[in-house]
Amino acid sequence: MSEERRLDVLRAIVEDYVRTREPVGSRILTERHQLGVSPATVRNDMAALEEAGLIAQPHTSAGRIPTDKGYRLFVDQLAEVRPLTMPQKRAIETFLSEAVDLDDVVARAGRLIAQLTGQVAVVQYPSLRRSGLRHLELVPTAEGRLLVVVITDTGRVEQRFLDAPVGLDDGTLGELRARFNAAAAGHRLTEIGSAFARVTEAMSDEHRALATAVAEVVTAALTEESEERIVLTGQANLARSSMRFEQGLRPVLEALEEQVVLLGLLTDMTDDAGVAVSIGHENRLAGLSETSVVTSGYGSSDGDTVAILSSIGPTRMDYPGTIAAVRAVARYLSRVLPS
Amino acid sequence: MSEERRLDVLRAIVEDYVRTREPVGSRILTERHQLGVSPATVRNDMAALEEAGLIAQPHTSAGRIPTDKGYRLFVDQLAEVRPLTMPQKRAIETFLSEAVDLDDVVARAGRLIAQLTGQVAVVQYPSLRRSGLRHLELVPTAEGRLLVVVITDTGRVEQRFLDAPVGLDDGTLGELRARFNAAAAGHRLTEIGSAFARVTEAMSDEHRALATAVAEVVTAALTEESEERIVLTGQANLARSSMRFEQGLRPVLEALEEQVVLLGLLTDMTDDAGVAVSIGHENRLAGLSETSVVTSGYGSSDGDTVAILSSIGPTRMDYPGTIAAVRAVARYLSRVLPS
DNA sequence: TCCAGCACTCTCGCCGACCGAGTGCCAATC
DNA sequence: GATTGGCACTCGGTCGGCGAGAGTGCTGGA
Repeated sequence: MSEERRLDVLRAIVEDYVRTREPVGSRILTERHQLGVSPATVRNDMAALEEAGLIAQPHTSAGRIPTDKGYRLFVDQLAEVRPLTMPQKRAIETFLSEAVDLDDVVARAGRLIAQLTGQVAVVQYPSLRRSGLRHLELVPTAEGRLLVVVITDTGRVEQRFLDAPVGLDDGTLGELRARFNAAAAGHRLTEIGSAFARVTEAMSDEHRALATAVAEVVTAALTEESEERIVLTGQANLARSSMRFEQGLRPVLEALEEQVVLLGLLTDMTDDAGVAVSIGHENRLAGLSETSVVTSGYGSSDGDTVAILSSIGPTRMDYPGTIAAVRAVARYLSRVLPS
Repeated sequence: MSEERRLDVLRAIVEDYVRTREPVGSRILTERHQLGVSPATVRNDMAALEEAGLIAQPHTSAGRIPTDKGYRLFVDQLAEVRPLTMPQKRAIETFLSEAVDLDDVVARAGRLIAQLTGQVAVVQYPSLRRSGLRHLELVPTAEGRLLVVVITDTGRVEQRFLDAPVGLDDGTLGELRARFNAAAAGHRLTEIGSAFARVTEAMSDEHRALATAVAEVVTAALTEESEERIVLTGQANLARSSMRFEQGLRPVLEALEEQVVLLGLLTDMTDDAGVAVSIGHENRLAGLSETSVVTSGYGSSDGDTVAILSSIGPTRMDYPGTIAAVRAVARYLSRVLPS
């Protein structure tokens, strides 16, 4: 009983089940794949695979379907990478490069993933905490308040209002702006706290209060967890016939709606190394126990990860195709990003 | 056969069907409502209502359910307004006032509607075309390009890049910024085109090209239809048991995903007068033929509509409750908006 | 104008039978 | 020792028939 053929059988089961989404039996398997053995032999292999917890049968007289563990082995060892076709690559590139601003880039990336994989796409906006500061602007408003605008090098723009002290002249404002911008140059947003502190200290007593207030507002705005944003695309794909879940759509939709928790899951599973896959019950979220999540970080061209994008579908998904799509979009996104 | 009692019967049918979502028969009707007549009489009324196209029966031996036309009559003439409770109102007010910026306001409004109505909420970002300009900022970037940032009085921030001509000094930039801001003060974004034209003409030959470029980028960015944005909340509510659609979720999810078309529908049905309701097949979108849409404009406190928010659910929805919720949130939103 | 009674229709749920797919095991074979 | 053909067995899905229940329309009388 060769170990190698057993894995061939597992691969065949996964591929057939993904395609037909029906439990696959020993006869069908020998008919559709060149295994070179009879159904009876395949049955023996299947018994061993089931013993190992890699496949299971829904009920006694049905064929086998892969378990989460079976998919895991398939993804880790059996799946062959299937790169996208050239036309596909070109389509991604041009579609992304036509974006006019960050909102547009994120929206287009989501649509690409959703369309390429036929599943739900999740795209995170570049995290403020991992971005750099491009420019800080201070604008006095008519109502006597101060508008603080932060522009990151990843293209995000955040704004906050501040109650400005009376007697604020343009000169002071200009100086403040210049100093803060100079101090922040080249730093991550998370590090500007200390840089700003030095600026504040150096200010004259008269303006220190204002400077402190500005520094506080900026750091507060940029470290708030609530400022992490994600966009979902392709939820309509959930209703397609290929997406029947045992428990129905409800737990899945609910899990997707909990954006904070969802983002936490994605963040935890993403490493810097490339595409990560989390299968079925491996997902911490109960609502996603019938789904698999394929994730990759993306970032500026120098390789830093500033955000995450992923595709979510049933555990019975086309892993090679999904992985290829996520990887490709993440790569082009990184190239386009610092628009 | 009194016309009045017939309408009472219709109202009773709508209310019962909305609550139980089961076809309602003549006996149940007399038991649950004080109609003061026997089932047989009710049956006669029902026959008349069916003749008039206001109710229908799914099959011969089943009770009656309202038709779209029946709901329409109910909404227009029979429904009693049911204002929110004080605690609800207070909850809306405080929840909205805790928002830190526009993204947050829109997200919170969506969550409120979704939660109050138990349906899907659609909230449009304040339309750029209907907003005013608060501030225009010009920032030279390290790569020799010019970053144009537009901040509206409704809190939206848009940014675009521009290839800047060489030899651009801070003085020129400052002058340009000051002139544009002065010219735009108090105008709708749609009107600033002509105001900007005057600025451009007044510039020296040397800088006119730059000024024109800036003016063009700004007006282009603000009139693009693609810049209209909407946010969906509560899609998980679609999976609740109360939301069974004949055709399944698919057409609904697909319709919601077509954001441009959806926004067009909402825009068309919204008038300035308050809450508008579109029922079943009245909706242009085929995918929404089993749903009703309840919409209201919202805007700054002076009453101008700058955007739309709405709640979408099955035609069998709690119309009075949904209308009350949409109206209340729109009202408070208008108050909070110019943060 | 209302109402009680009645015959009629149609859906739904239940039951039993049948069919086919797939399995596990065993003895024979390579 | 691995492989294979044969065979008995299990079990879910489908189909037809049947009875119960709900609701209707109609008719004739108050």
